[in-house]
Amino acid sequence: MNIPKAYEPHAVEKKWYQYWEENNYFYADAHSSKKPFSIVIPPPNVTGSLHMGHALNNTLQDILTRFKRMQGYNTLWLPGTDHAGIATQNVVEKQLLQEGLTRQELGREKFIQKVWEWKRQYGDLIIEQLKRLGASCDWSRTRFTMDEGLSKAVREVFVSLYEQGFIYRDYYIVNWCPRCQTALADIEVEYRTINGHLDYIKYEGVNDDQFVIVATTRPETMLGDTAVAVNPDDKRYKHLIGKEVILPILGRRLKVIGDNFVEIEFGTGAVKVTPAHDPNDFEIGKRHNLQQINILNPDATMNENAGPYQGLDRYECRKKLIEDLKTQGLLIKREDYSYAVGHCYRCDTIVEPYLSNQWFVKMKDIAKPAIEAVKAKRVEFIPESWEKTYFEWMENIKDWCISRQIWWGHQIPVWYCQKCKAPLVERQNPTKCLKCGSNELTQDQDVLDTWFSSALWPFSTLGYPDKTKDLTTFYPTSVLSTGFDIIFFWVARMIMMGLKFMEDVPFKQVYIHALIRDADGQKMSKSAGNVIDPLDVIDRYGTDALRFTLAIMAVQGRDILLSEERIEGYRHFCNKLYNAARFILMNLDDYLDAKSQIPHVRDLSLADRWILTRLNQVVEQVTNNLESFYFNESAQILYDFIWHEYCDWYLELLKPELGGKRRKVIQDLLILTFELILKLLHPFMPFITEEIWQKLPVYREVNSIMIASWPTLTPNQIDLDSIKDMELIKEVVTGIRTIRSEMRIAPKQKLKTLIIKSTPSGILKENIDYVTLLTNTNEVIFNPKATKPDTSATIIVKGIEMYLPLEGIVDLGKEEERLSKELSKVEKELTLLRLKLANEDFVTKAPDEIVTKERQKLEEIIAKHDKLIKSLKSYFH
RNA sequence: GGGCGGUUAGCUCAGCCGGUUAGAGUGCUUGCGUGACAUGCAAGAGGUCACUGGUUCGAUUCCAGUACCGCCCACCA
Repeated sequence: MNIPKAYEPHAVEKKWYQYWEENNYFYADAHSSKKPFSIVIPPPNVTGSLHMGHALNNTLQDILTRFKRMQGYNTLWLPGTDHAGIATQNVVEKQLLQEGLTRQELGREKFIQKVWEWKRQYGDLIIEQLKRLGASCDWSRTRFTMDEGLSKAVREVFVSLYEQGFIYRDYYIVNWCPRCQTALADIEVEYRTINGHLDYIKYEGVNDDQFVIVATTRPETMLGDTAVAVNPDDKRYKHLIGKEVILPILGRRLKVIGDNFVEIEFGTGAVKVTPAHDPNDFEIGKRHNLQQINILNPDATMNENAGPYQGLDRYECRKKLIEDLKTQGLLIKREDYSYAVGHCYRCDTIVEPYLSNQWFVKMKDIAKPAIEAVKAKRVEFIPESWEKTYFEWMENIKDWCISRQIWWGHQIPVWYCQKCKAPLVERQNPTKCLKCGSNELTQDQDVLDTWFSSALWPFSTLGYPDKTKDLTTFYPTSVLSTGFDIIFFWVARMIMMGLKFMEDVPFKQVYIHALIRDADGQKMSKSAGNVIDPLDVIDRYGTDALRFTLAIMAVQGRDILLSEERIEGYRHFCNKLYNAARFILMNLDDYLDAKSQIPHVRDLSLADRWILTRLNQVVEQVTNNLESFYFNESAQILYDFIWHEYCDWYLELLKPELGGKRRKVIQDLLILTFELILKLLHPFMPFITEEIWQKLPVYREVNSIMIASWPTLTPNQIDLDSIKDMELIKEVVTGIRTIRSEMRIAPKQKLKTLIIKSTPSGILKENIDYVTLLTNTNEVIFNPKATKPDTSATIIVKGIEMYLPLEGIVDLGKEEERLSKELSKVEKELTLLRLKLANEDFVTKAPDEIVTKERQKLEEIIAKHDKLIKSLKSYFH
């Protein structure tokens, strides 16, 4: 057999992924009678390139999908991408800019054409990257949020929400990004603290003694002031309510009003009121019927209402204005002040509160059933603690601003009659006004928030609004896996829309995975550009190593700070597995059976019974942990078992037997056990397991491990005694090895004799060959009456005393030192145990089994202690 | 201002619905080219489980408080 010593992942990955696709193993049949298991992918942005967050989430989804598929479920993992309105428009705009063009110059229609071109060219990049990750998605069902079908779903939902009165249009103050030149929903604004100033500005009174001083972080907004507000209970200002002050620079007269919103303690206790540029002031303005003066152009330059500052950028204006106020002696004070400012989540520009016509969805009534569904556990959050976050937001939900002033997206399906101004909202594009019959209709220029279509994803992708077989088979989906950062954006909205339009929850379980952060603990985001490239990692370490690393680090409720050393470590694990396979395969050259036999119990050695028992335990643990989303646990259990039990002990123990009478039995067992291991590992490491499985001479009911059956328990193979017995063997071996190592006895040097002070029967005697094999010892003598030879080392394991005669090679000083160290450890333990058992309370109150256990422990330790003392004494005569 | 999470080996992190010899990877020390694997094998050093109290026979684990770190939400100009 000619197999390289080290595992080379890349050719293997390519080969098997192609094989899986060609054989349609990812395809889900909606007509299958098997129990369905379905997941819809959180659709990555078409602009996206696979980052670590994707890698993690999709690895976890693939683990679940492959696990369930092997368990025999009719498994659908539905993939797709999101058109990502603002993000994609930004990308294409940037590209245009390099050609010296703006989208305005190009015009709407041509620009959208450009975006589609871009999408066709680059939009599948992330899909290809997901394939490199090994994702077993049903690519025949790949969807895009602007597909014809999905657009139909969007249209249906918008129109029915409108018809039911849940959608309305309003002239309202919204978050406005001056760079993207669109409105943003509240949750699309990220607040960050910046260091700025708090400026104290004097507004002079009509009479000399009636001035007020206001404090502001955004002095330029004063140009839009239409009042000054004070708290009606504030004694300092009470007398001014109803009087007028003069707005500096512009000279506008402002009424002083009383409003409870104003905090007496903060600043000067007097607030400038700018209804057009501050959400609070907007509300105050409504209460007091104040004029709204817009001072900004959509790009945040100052408009004609800004008087002398017209045309300036908002920050130039601020600077100039402060200088002017200083000159006029109206800037009373300027202090350093840090405060939270909203930034656009797409381009990081500071947003402005801005008045404009926007479309909204009334959320309160839609949210109610969605809250109930989670309370009733029809949707289960994992970990459960995220429920609280969900409830918190849902119970305080505000109306959702769904219109965006961009071009890329689902254009709002509302037409306005140019004659009578009536709006038309129809499922089919209208051709004439229903009121006046005019055919001069213009469609609303805005498009819908990207998240509007995302909210429909679990059913729009399955064929809604048509009543498809896919929908009846796969909806509700089984699991949704995502990061907590989009619980509000996406998860909550899907639950609401699913309940409203499908009358059922969109998924039964939501697994909220950890967030992978960068070195500074900042989250990696699509726009911030601080992403680490998983493809680079795949190139260097292989997909399986990356997947296994992510799985073993996927602890519930804690963020992941990924380190490269860690990945390297798990690449070693791939290599270990690969080499175990090489070892097994090179001993199967003469193996001819088409189907390996499970050997009869009487043919099994202790090691065989032990490994079968352990394997059964591992099957149970891995299965249970995967069912409960404990990815790290199941991965860790597999790692420890395969490396430190199967390879370190089992394979080593059976080596000599491969040349003996039991060769056939051992071969059967190797195939049986190793196939089981490969199956358990397959969801985590799909490529290497397929590669090995295809080489292993197993009996194949199917042609790929990915559709082979998931292991189940074989109770008649379980022999719990074998575990205890193997423990003894391992401890004896380790004890002798420790002495060998400390005495600097070369591995090649054979030990002559081991004297064991016990009866020549029992487990140790029956399996003494294991000990001689692993410790390179020639002969063992069992003698209950043995006395310690002068030049020898002592080993005490579970009450059994052993001597290792070491004439000529022993360093007695070292042995004495070793025994003394052990003695002091034992003495410490002894003291603690005695104290514990002397405690009346412990003996009476602790459970009996614990007390018994401690008593047994004490006995053992006393025996060991005595033996150690005796042994040590032998050095002093 | 509310809410949540973290603090365990030099580093990156598991674990603990109370009783274990507190683990892994990596790094470190020592020995070893051993017929699967040097991406390895064997042995070892390294931890008052952040601090202070409480509950308990018993706390790294449960509770409270403190300190530091981080996240989310919130209209304080």
